[in-house]
Amino acid sequence: MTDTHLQDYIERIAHLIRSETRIAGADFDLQPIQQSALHYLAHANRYSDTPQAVTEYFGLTKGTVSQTIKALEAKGLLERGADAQDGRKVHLKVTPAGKKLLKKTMPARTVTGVWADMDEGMRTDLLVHLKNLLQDLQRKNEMNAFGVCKTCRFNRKTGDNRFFCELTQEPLRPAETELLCREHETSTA
Amino acid sequence: MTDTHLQDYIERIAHLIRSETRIAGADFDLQPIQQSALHYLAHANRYSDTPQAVTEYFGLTKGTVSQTIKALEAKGLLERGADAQDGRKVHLKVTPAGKKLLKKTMPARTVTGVWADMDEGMRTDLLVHLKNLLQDLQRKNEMNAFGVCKTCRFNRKTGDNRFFCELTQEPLRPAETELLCREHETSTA
DNA sequence: TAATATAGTTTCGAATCGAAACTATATTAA
DNA sequence: TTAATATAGTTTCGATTCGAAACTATATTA
Repeated sequence: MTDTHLQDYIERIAHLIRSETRIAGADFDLQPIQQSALHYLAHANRYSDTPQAVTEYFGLTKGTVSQTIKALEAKGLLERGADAQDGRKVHLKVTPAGKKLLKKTMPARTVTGVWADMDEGMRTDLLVHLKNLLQDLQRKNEMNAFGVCKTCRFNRKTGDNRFFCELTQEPLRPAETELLCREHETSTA
Repeated sequence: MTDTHLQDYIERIAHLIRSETRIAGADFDLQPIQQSALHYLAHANRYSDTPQAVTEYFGLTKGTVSQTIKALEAKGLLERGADAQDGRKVHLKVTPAGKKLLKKTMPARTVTGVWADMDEGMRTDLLVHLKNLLQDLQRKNEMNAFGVCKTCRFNRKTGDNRFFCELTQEPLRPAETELLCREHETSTA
């Protein structure tokens, strides 16, 4: 057992999932990376719903991401919004049509099947391991890890169901704290 | 935690590894899938060193694989051989140049790094989980799982360091039993 | 001997992706 | 208050990936 096995397994699993995703999306003219990006954007908070964040999340280049977003927008699954403070930034909102589509395509069918067949212990173990692996790789590549407020060191609870972000110095609605943030830093508490 | 997380982690990890693999191979004009195929063929036994086997191993189509092989052959990293019994089959041998190259590119650098940072328990846990996941997906897709003789139900030990395959009815050299086989079926012993 | 199955190649077109050049807005330094 | 630099994003380009389908050739089965 060596480190090539790790790379090998990941690659083969990814190929299988990708090939399924391709089939699942074919009925809706949705490519794998388009589905993934749409899925991400449906779960990203207001600091993280930009092309730049998508770029970081998937480790792609900004040119590639720009193409993907253009395609999704043309299909009416995504809408572009301006940023009030920064004229360079673009905010991407998934349209109702986009959300409807996501329900049909994500996750891939056999992933759901395999998941359903696992017992609870196996599920959490697997996710914990994958998460650690991802974070280790991201750390080595000096990338942001992304995460939700609950586990973030910048998150402060200011009352019953009221939260405040110490980084952006803004209050957050409870629902927002469930979304992914590119500025997330694990709390060391 | 839901099944979308699983798909999500796998995809992001795969993207990172792939992007590194691309960089590692750039110096040698080797694409990610070319590296992977070459690596596989360097570890495949004589029943599994064919284009068809590569197709199954990575879950690609035969047309795609044919392209990849052509490219590797043109670069002198792979050589084509005929099958003595079946005129349709092609056997693919990695050349010394190919083996030399593999040592330099596989596995990707940060994968090696992350692996080195893990303790032994973590390593085996992670690999076991990934292997299970892969096999579950393969079972659901009615694909061959690939594996080495040691864990195969067709493998019979016929003496000191002597082995025999009950499926192909052929004796196997000890070194061969360490290679990957597309006909592998887990022994239920 | 004919029909079918399997192994592999070729051709085609769509999509992926990175690299590099480019525009526009922000931030920092002089 | 400019000028320089950094950041966000788009566009263009070309190489590669990939699947689908048509094709050739050999094996197997009827």
